[in-house]
Amino acid sequence: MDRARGALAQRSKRITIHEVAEDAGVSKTSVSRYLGEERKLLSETLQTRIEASIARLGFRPDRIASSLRGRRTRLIGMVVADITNPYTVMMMHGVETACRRLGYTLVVCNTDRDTELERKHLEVLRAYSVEGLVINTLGQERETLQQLVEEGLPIVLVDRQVEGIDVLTVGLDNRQAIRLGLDHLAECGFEEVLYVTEPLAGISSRRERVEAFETQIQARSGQLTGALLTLDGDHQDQALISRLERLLRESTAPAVFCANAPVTLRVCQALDRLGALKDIGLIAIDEQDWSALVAGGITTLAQPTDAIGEAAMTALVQGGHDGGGEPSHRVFPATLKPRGSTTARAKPMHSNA
Amino acid sequence: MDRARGALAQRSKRITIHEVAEDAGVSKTSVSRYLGEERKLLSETLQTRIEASIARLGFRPDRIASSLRGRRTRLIGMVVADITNPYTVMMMHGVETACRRLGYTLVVCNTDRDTELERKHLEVLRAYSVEGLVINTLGQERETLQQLVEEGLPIVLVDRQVEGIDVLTVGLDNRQAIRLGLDHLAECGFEEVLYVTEPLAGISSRRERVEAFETQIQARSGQLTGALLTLDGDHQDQALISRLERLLRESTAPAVFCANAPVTLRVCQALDRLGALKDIGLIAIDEQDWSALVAGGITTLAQPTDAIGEAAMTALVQGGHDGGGEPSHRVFPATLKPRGSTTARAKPMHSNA
DNA sequence: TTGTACGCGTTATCAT
DNA sequence: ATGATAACGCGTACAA
Repeated sequence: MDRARGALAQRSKRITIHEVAEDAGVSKTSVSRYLGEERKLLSETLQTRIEASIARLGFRPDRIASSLRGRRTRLIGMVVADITNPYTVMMMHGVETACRRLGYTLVVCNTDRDTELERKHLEVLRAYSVEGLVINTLGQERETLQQLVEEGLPIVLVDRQVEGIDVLTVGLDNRQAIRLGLDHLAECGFEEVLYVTEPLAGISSRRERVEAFETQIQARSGQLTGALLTLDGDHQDQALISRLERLLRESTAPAVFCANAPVTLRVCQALDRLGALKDIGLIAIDEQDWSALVAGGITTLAQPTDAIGEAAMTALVQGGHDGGGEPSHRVFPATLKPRGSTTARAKPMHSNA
Repeated sequence: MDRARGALAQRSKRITIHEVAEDAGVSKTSVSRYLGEERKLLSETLQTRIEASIARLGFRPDRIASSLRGRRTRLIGMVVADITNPYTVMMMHGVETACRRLGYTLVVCNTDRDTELERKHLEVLRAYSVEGLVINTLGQERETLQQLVEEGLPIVLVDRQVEGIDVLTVGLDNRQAIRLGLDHLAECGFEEVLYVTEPLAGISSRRERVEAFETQIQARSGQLTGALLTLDGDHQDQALISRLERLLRESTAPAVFCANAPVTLRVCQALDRLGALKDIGLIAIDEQDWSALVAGGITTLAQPTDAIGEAAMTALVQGGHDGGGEPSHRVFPATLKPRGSTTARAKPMHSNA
């Protein structure tokens, strides 16, 4: 009967440190000290008495009150663009692990690729006084970010940086990843590479990858030719299907280079519809559960997602002021996982020509 | 220089409602009223003056302080067993959407299938005075849960219920799902069905599915024969491989029924190693990104994950006391997505025999 | 080593 | 319709 109706219950009556103090016959201060860093300042007697009272009353400190006065919330906010992306989930996992190790609680918000939602989430996290922010941004809320930075809130950007926002960044070494991929494709004897990406839309990692692709295709002009296809927002992918069809028809040793996991899925679906999953070279950034199961095994460039997530948290806590000046941009190398989609395909085609 | 070194910064100096009140020449009370539900009690004049001051000073209310006095945190805690499970992610998505609609912020904690971690997360969420809890439990922390229930904290269990804990539950209609699956397999002409599951370990949905499978295989004894395989913790799966090999050898129309997404992945990996992905019937609970791409398309029993997530939040907010008595256990039906792994396989085998 | 007293930013209560 | 003031539960100078 004492529950609120039609809405969630208020915080119920709690045991407070005041009551513990009374029960133990000590002052609030001593109880507070027992709970915090200064426990060693207390005498044995008090410690045991307090401990007993806490247990007897079932006291649990109130983090809310604690952070109001103590100004430490022990909360870290994380904003991710797309929680259905396996990269996001695995990277979150790394952040989470580091949080646990460091005694923080992680509040995760998903923007669902909606930039307006990104702004709202950032405001809410700010309102809860998170002590730091790990952001996988959509890149459109520069002003909101800038404001947060100016307030002195520690921020780390993951996978994507934003021009003009000077904060720590952690992500993949995109040039190295593309180079590794193209080297592999060349070695396997592929000749024509179609790079498929989602719209760049101010997302730095996508842009960096495309630029690296174009630059390095240039540098291999005797060996490889390249083309670019940008998928649009609606998931019709009719353009993708036609493009792949043409590639299959016109090239003697064609390959597709997928920019990330969502692209890989769409490319595979398109190839599947063409019945051509095994008729073309395929390499993709981002390892996924099912990479080994499709198209004779998809060759991938795996990101060290756990390391990236943990590095993000570490950077956040350390503040990254290693001597001052520019904030650091930490990158991690990709690892090539060769599978059938490249290794079992090119040479026969080569001998065909 | 004013930043903390070696640790995250303290909350920086904020604009408070006190300062806004001064700036606008009104009392704190009026500002607080302006911010809350009682805005309509204020005169036009005050409203515009306060609005102006808030904008000028860039004031943002402090949710921490607000919840200390107001006893409403607007926080919902969610504890999930495995964030790498696609079911979990999609269901989270539903919870999240509902939270947004209702004005709550979601704090997600992942237990990584570690029961000790589940306990710790629950304690932390309690310490932050979340107003409600959505839990995908491992089922081992009955006492912790019971304690939370007794404190009057609203709780909803998702996918799994715990014996003796009387709280709202939302999940799949497991009997219906199994029936739908077996009907389909029978229709397609399969004769022998191997049901593969992870260890039951007190997880109600797994148990319910197995029981439904066994019961319904009984009821179809002329048509189908069944067997059960429980995967163990280590991901060696040698036993699984041998079992599948034997099934392929001995049965004329064999099929595998996968209990959930993680099982499906392991079964596919095992079949892939046997080079038999297309030589056996395959049906799985849980739709995944790649369901259509593997084994000629895996037939799935899709859960309405968004609806389940939203129902969980709705139940939480409404309190679910629809007349008193037992708390409700709401179930949602699965949807059959027939694909090649069943439709393109059985009949030819049938004619073989 | 221990206790007293005040403040964190807000909302609830009571008064006007 | 508006304001003054006391809490909320805890941390922390400062005093003892």
